[in-house]
Amino acid sequence: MQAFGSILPRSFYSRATTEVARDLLGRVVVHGECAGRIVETEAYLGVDDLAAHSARGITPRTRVLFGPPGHAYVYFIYGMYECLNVVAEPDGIPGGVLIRALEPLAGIEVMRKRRNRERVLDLCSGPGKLTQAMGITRAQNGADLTKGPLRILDGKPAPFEVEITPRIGISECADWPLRFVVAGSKFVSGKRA
DNA sequence: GGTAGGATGGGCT
DNA sequence: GCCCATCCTACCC
Repeated sequence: MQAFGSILPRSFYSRATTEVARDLLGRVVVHGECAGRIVETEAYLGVDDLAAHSARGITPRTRVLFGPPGHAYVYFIYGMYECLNVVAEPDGIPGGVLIRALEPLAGIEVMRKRRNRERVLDLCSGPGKLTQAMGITRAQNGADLTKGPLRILDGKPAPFEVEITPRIGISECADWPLRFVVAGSKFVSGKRA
């Protein structure tokens, strides 16, 4: 994992959510022996963004989004899947970045077993898929991403173009340009072929 | 190649 | 009670 650089410091996350979402592209998520490079993110903004879980204020579930940056917010959706988010903004201000897709880099055999899928393109190409492949569950909700088995590394990304689009699968604020994609990546969500 | 619809359970109104 | 920041299978070109 050393090839992917050092752990991102808390100051990285203590910025505007859109900046963090854009800057997380190319970084490397590590959990145990598995690692993947982030190729797709979405920003969910504090209180005015009605698509964000934080829009209706602090509840037992959304508490983490209002806490210190650089922690994981993992929630359960559609009765079957978990989604991994990264808490942004300074402590006390809500903001989250949904990790939507990874390019698998390490632990690929483990990912195949967890996913029961062979093709590398089918392992982490969606928010529910990547948590399953990486072994991330609600047990990691609130985990500190600057230490511990679940962490995010600098990733030393080569230069790349960023594509910005509206977010996927929401109805409120559906036209806000808050989805960030590594242009041309084969590993983004929604690919079939 | 393509898409329609079912599975499934926690959180909030 | 109803809504979800989804994924997979079956089935149809």
